[in-house]
Amino acid sequence: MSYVLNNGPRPVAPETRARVEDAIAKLGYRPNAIASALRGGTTRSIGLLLPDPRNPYYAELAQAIEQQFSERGYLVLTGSTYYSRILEEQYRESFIARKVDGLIVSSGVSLAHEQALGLGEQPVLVLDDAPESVNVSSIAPQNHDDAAAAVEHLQRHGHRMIGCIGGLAYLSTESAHIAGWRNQQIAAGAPAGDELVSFADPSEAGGNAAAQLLLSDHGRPWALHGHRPSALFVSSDVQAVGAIFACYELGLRVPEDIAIVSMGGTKTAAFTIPPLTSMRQDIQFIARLAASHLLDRVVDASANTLRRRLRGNLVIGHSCGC
Amino acid sequence: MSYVLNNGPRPVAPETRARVEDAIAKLGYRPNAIASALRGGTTRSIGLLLPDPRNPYYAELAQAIEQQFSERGYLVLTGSTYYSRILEEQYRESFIARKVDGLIVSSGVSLAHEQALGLGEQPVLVLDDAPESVNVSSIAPQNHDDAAAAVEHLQRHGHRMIGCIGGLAYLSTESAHIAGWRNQQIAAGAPAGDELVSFADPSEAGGNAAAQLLLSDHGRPWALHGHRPSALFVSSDVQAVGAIFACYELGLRVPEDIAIVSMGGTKTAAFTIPPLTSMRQDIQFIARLAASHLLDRVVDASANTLRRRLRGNLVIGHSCGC
DNA sequence: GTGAAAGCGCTAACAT
DNA sequence: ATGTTAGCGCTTTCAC
Repeated sequence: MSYVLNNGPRPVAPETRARVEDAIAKLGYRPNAIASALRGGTTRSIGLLLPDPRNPYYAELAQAIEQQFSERGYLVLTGSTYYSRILEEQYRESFIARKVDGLIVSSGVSLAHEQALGLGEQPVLVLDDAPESVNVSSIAPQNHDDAAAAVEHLQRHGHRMIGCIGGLAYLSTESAHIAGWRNQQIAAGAPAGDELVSFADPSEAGGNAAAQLLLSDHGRPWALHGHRPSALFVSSDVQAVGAIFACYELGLRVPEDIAIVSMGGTKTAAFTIPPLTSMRQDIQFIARLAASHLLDRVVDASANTLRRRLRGNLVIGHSCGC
Repeated sequence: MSYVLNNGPRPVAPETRARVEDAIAKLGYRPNAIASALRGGTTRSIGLLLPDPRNPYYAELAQAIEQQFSERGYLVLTGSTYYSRILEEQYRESFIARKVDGLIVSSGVSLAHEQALGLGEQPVLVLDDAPESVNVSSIAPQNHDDAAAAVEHLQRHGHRMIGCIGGLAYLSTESAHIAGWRNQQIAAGAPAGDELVSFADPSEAGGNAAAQLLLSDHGRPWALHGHRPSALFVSSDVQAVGAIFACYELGLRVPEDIAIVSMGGTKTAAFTIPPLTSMRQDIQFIARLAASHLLDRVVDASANTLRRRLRGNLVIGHSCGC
């Protein structure tokens, strides 16, 4: 009987309970969550859309979010979108069809264009700058200002020619990073031309390739300025790992020849050689906030959406020259 | 009507089909996968149990497996167990209750003890040494022999005193790695005592701590042998990252002062400084084999289980001295 | 080629 | 305090 398993909404005599539990054990009964979900209207699951589990930033985010929801009795279904609009929509449809109770999207590509269009009735939380729109909550880093602060730190060390390694150009996070770099450079009267910017795959290999382009004596910075940048602002920790490796291959010392600052602040950043100076997002905090807010909206569909921007925190390593 | 959406098992007149598709668009109809699963008996989902998404080895494994199943129209539900038996069992119950069509377990803790006990009717695939038992397939690295081969490579470079950094001692993979190291050392007449072994958390921090223990002049190797090991065999790439970092902190050069070889062969290993020599598992191959085999068993419940051992492939970097 | 209806395993609202 | 049953939204069998 349903009431015994769920400590049901109505009382059960201890003798009956024992009898039922007996039968459960004897028959090897397993509850069927599918049937329960169909009837009860809740799956106790939420969908999480992330670009790539191999990027340590998203790996940490996934683990933190999973932990938060798991503690609250929810299962997190994770879909990897690889920055592809098609995959993102496929997973979104799949999650909605599976009746997740809520949806969290990080670095989403398509949501910006058609928020309301195909969203289903579930509450949605975006972990980026989200377009103004009803029924979509957002928790986002202050990408522009954080990037500017990171660049400013390099400027304080005396650097003027600071190269910039970005991720995929069409992501709002990336354009905000680049804008932060550019505005901070302009504010300091330092060079901010496109020859100093290189977009690349958000991976070690991508960061490596981009750094090669910016630092080698065949690169465009050298061609236009007669020398290489003395510092790099890198849009993610993974790419920074690749950038440090590029310096190693080119025989450039970090930070003596090239200073590096990156965005992310993952655990990975603490174990590079030298340790990275990195703009840290408090992922645990984001995850806690995300879980408690989204579940509030799950429970009470009329609850207000949330719009929150979080400032990062520059963790000082040795890669900046400090 | 059901037949139009599924190109159903029975034909539909084009005129009817159009009429139905019209209604679908007009009413904003979304299929309910829950109801479909309850009726149809298949959820088109499989459960994946991994210890930790932040470990790049499991991140790569997760992405490869997800991709394989996604291509075949299956959703992968991932649960992170953090090497905890309790979490592992919770997720297993949750997956079974949700009627996954199959289950993949990597680095499982509890499965060894009670395979058949609570498994549900779904086919199970273990990505480790699995105990002999019906209805459990397994695809496993040749942990012992691969470890021995890695150690032998260090011996070929002339190293005799080779330290060993292991992961969590109670995992079968780990005991196999340690045994491989020990047997290879004994075969070469080289030291293989417990003072050269350090177990640690499978993370950068864990590898760092373990390496400090083995390499510092307060460490037990030094106390017993009067000098530090000249090389380290490390059980995972993440730990090797931490070990390299420890060398950096101790002022030891890799590979001149300390040579390092690790197990894993992840992408991470290619971007350390210097690049790691690492025993690579072909994760893409494992994922393909896992998906095709498991789905065979999903489709035909009477299909044979699979028991496969895969030999690793030593990828030469610079950390070994080559 | 199409319509109608049974039933998957639960939960909650009806009974008693 | 317990027994019984309608119905969640699909798929599939049965009847036409």
